Amino acid sequence: MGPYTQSERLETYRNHADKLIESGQAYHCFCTAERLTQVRERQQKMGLAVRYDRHCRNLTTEDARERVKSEPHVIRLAIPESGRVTFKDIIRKKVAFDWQQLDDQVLIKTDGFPTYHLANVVDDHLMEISHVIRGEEWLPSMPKHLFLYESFGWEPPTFAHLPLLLNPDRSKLSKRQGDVAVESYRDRGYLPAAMLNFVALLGWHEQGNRDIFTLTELIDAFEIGRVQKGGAIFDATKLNWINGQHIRQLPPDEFAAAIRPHLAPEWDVTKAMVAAIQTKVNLLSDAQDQLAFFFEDPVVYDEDSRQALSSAQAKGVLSTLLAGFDAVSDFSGDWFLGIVKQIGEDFSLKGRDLWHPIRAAVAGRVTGPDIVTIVETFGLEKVRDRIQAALNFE
RNA sequence: GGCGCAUUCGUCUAGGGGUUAGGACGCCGGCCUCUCACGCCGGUAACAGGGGUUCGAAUCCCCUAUGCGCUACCA
Repeated sequence: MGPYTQSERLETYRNHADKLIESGQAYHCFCTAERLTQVRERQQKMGLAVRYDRHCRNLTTEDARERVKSEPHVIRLAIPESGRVTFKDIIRKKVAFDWQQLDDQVLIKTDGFPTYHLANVVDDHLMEISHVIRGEEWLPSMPKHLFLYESFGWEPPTFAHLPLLLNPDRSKLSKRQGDVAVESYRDRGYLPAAMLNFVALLGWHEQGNRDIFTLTELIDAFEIGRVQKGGAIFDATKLNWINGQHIRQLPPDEFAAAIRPHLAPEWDVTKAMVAAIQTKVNLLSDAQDQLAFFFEDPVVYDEDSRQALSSAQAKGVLSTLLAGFDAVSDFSGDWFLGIVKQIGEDFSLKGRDLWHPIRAAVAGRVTGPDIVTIVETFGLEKVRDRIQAALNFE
């Protein structure tokens, strides 16, 4: 059994094609490319279905055998001339085609190589493939493949034709429009498990209401028969949310390891820092921005911080806070939290009015991890110096 | 052009004759709160259109529209 390399199996395909010729289900065709083009153009002009006109189908076997020796030729499938095929597909249930619509497909090309149709059926049978799961674009080829299985006297496998993934404009998802290469998603900080979770949901859903699945849960819950028939638009908005959900479910050390490749190599990231941002990132690559301020020295004020520092009460709050440092006996995050809250009461400030200037002074950001972690990471000196510096801002 | 497949909130979907058509993302509001998030609560929004069948259709049938696929000596 496989893997199979087509070029090494030319003999096999040829033999199988010959069997079909013996039984009259295939025939040699000597038509030139020019003639084929002519036929096609004529059919097009007359508004007919474009198909091989079966010119060589009625050649006598002896005649064909003789010409094969000296003339270039292909082998074509002798499709039934009338009737209707119906077949079952796990996803689409029942599908039907008229034989009349089908072409006498080339099985073996002039160069001796098989076409996909022959190779696919022969290989799958020899490899004892039980289920063929492929894209919807193969649905129109089903009758040919079935005819092949039947002609060889083989039991066809079970088929499932999956719906296509679509661009936001409903066109078939193309590799050119936006980058859909999985590597690019990994590089942008999507977890493989989240990716799988998202893609599985594009065209499939269990009866229940779950949207977040681990790989194991997914394997357990997935039923191919429940796959959707219509194509689904690949919209990464929900992917971001799913990724965030998976990130939050990660054990702390796994999360730390996962973001490491997305951070500046020289950063010495502590457990406390990592823990402080786990609920704040939807993409692993977000961690870089979230953590950056920890490693900026001296402090770099962002736009919001500048604004917060120039507010009316900022100076008052900060100088009071600075004064508080004179009496500190036992510096800690909780001490800091306590004194700020006290100042808040004294100034009748709370929420962002109180905290934005303080965060701006300490971290250069108005948002971010909890202040306790920040303050304890920086330590008394640095925090005090930064408050001092903020007082001189402007 | 011919043939095939498809069509439920903006998006992903649940739904198999009787439902106030459910969930999720997003968006909007609120709560929580040291900021931002997370979380929680609430709101917004859909059966493509038309004919049948039926006491009763999102569900079954037909037509139309739209989208997609195939129509190679490519896969």
